[in-house]
Amino acid sequence: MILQRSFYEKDTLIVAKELLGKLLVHQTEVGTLVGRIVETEAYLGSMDPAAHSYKGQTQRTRAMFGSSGHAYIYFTYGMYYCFNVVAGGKQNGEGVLIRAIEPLTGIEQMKQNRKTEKEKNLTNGPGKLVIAMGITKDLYGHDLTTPPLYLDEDLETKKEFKIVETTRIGISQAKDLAYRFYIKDNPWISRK
DNA sequence: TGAATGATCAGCT
DNA sequence: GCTGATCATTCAA
Repeated sequence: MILQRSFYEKDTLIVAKELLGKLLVHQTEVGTLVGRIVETEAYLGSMDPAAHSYKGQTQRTRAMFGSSGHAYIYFTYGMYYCFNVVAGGKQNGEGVLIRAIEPLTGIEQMKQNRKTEKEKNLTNGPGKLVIAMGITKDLYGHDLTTPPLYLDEDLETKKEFKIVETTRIGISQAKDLAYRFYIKDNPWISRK
């Protein structure tokens, strides 16, 4: 069951929490890669000084101002891409950064993409999971309700888990806002 | 036209 | 814990 548009059109903070435990699926030429989302951060557009979209729409952030359920992918620190899901349903620049996933399918391919053998190190950070999943800037603005890249319900491992709410990582503005969410005691998160 | 600034990571110490 | 790598984007002039 691919997550539909309505899933993303709820309040962005709700979407950020509900994305935990969902599956990120990328169908590539070399096989299907799947990871379970274990860590997210919300960015609330004009409400949020730490958001790229805080000062209004620019060429770089235009996807964040499109309809919910699309991909906002950005290049940062001269080396890395990060992957976000547009959310909120208000088309005002809100989105959720996917910070860490748990590798489920295509782990060998992920190891090749990341050039490492250590599974714990494959996807425990926003820049890392983009490389492991084979996500590129070609998917900028992609509709995440359609293949080859989409989010899915996790039917098999419908476990109970507790959500930890805390402050975001790597920002200098609005450091005090608890807009970061992760699955308690999950070994695949980027940091405590 | 140019300078500052990152929603990061790996490798050291 | 600290630092260097490395460059697109943004904003000021």
